[in-house]
Amino acid sequence: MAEHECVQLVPIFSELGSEQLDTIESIVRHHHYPAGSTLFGADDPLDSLMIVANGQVKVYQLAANGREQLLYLLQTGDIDGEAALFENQRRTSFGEALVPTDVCSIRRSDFQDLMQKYPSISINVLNVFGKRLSQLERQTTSTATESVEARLANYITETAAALKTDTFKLPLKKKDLATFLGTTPESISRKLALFERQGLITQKPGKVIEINDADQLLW
Amino acid sequence: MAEHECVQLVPIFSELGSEQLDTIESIVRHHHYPAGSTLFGADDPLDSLMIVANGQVKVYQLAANGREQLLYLLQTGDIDGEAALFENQRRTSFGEALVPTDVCSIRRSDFQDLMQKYPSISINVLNVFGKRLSQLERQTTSTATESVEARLANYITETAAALKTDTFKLPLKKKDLATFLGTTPESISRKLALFERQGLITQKPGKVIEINDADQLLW
DNA sequence: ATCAGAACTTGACGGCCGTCAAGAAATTCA
DNA sequence: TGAATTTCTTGACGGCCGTCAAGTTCTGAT
Repeated sequence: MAEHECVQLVPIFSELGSEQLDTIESIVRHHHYPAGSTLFGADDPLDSLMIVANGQVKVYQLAANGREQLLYLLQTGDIDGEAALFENQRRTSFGEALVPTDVCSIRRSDFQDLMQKYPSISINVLNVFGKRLSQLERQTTSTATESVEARLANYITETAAALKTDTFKLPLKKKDLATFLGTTPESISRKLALFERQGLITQKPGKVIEINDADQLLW
Repeated sequence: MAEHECVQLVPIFSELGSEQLDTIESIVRHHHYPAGSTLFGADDPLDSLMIVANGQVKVYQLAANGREQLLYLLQTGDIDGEAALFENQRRTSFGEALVPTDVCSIRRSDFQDLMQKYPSISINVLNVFGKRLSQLERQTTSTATESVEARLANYITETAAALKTDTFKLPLKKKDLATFLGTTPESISRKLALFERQGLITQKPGKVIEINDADQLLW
């Protein structure tokens, strides 16, 4: 594997120099998870910060009625576990690798030491928090107040905008996308078919979607 | 007004000594907002951290269709929700005083200096945002996967548990509670009436609710 | 205390969307 | 590559709950 592997990937360490990254790399643990395997579950002790070195991880919760809610889709370079870095808490969500995934982890006490030594890290962590909070705030507002149609249209245009392309492949199975948007796979199928009938999008094999009229899609 | 007024109230400064609190107090600005007035709006520049010294503030977003989503209810001692304090960003939500409210604010640059000087502050801020994040995760899961009935029942039992009492007054108008739970005032009225018919709660004048059977309320 | 306005309750109605089911398409693995 | 399994699509149906409306209760200001 490469030199600073995961440590280099992560924005929270971006202000650090090469030797400092070496130091961090030396205290990092490496893990590999096959597709479909579980990284962590609710009630697990939350004792380390995880860095996705390569792959894709879905983070979800289970409601009391057993239904699943996808909260985050972690990509290469994303971190997780920052929510309780200084408190003894347990996890509240599940983590599952969607593809073969490499993960680096730093134990909580080690990370605390790092933050003492390099204050820029704490500020970066706070910013990661901020992004996650505002993403989640928007998600909450969206699922609570908008129709499935509007939420799906939003998701499509935002995903396309993030990739800077009009034609892209959905990064999730419809089942997972459904739990992310707070709906069902059937409803997604129907709404996509509707968008296609309206000429707003074109669906191609392999979960590929082409946007024909982004403005109209958002009303 | 008292000595350390708001600064003393806030958990994020709890590790600091009296003279340090004095220093902070000296850079704090005080504001008063009458009930119903706006503290901040979406797109306002995010240039200071706000501390609720006394009163109650609702923080909400507006969806594209104009509907309101209540995200947080800030009480005395709470700080406002924007975690993006270290990036040049704008606010994403609205803040409105529900009762006459005193607020102290610290300018962003001053707060950044404080965090450099007293690392305990950053750690406390991380913990506050961590709690807020997991609260919001649960809220998202709840509104996306559970029925109005289940969400309301949950809200009632949790509020009662937090107050350690079976009889309590709803801290919000039904209209605001509705936007918090992702429903409508009418539905809340109906479900409360249903719970009362089932003997699970008793409603009394003045938004007071008495829980008769907490277990049954959650199934 | 009185009154105007806001908040709440209750009923009727309808539409969105979740559920169940069955067949089609796509993906995986030997 | 081919078969087995998973995922997806489409239809029919029904219930939850949002909307509209009208009446009632509550609240707060004069």
